[in-house]
Amino acid sequence: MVRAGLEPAVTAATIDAVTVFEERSLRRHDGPSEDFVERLVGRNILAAVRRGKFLWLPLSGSPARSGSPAILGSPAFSGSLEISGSGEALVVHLGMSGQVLLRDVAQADDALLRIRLDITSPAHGPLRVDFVDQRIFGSMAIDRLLPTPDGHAAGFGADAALIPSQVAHIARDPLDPAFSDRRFFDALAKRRTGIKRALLDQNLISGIGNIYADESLWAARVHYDQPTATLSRARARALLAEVRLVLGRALAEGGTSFDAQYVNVNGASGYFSNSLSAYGQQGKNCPRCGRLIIRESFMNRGSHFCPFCQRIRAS
DNA sequence: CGTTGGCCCTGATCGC
DNA sequence: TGCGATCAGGGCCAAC
Repeated sequence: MVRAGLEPAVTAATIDAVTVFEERSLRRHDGPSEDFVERLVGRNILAAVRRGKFLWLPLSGSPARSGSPAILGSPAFSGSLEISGSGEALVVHLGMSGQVLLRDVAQADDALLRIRLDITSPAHGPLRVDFVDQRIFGSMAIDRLLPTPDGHAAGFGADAALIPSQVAHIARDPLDPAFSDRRFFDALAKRRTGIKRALLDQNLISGIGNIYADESLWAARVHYDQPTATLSRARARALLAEVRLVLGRALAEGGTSFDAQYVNVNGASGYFSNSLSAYGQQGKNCPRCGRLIIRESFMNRGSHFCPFCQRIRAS
């Protein structure tokens, strides 16, 4: 999807210029926007990696700064350059309305454009990476890379077992080969909370938003507030399988190819149109049993479900 | 430490 | 036509 669409265009590309239109989109960046810009210009993008709703672009070493050539020449400094250079990434947090749009330089600006990277791609020439975000829940930041605790590649598109510090606490995506089913089930058994809250807890499992949670729960016939500890291992296994189906379908349908010159990060858009069974379907018939889907307020969000198919079970 | 509620944001939509 | 109220929700953080 987004990451896959972005990858061929940004890998090995050089960042020529950076424009910050909205300071609040740098809320998670540790420093002023000038610092953000200075540290990006001149560097190369090494890859495009995703975990859950976080996307990051590992960066080459810092560009040589004018002003201190003597220090730059010392062995100690060039050594630290290499270390710090391999240890930083541009982190993109999409929030709920964030998009990363790959654009031709001739295309008109989006009204909600927050940050722009002008890049030169070896394969495609000059391009723009536009960060568009209506509600400014998302953000960009430069962050240092840390080793992953399990030693496995950090996410989709990653060769290295390195993850930005801001993303280190985010659990693996269930489609990630290194995701441990058993650890997930064990965690569910220990929790004292409802299943939907657990599905939305990014410390436990990532990549599931409100829509995918409701769709997965509907497919597995599980009530959103079923206590996780009472969910049988078999039902938990079935639920996880549905989560993977929903996420996989969303990936397939949300995918936009690069030659469209437009990469839509909001992977749900393609998925929304025709295949929703529960989310936003309140007042409509359950596609399975025909009874009415209802909506309840939960966690400052909506929970959409079939009260007949999805009931809290004793165990 | 696990759990929970509240907050951040603004464009679109709705009712009057 | 205008305008205020309401809704949408991912992740973070304070409070219990």
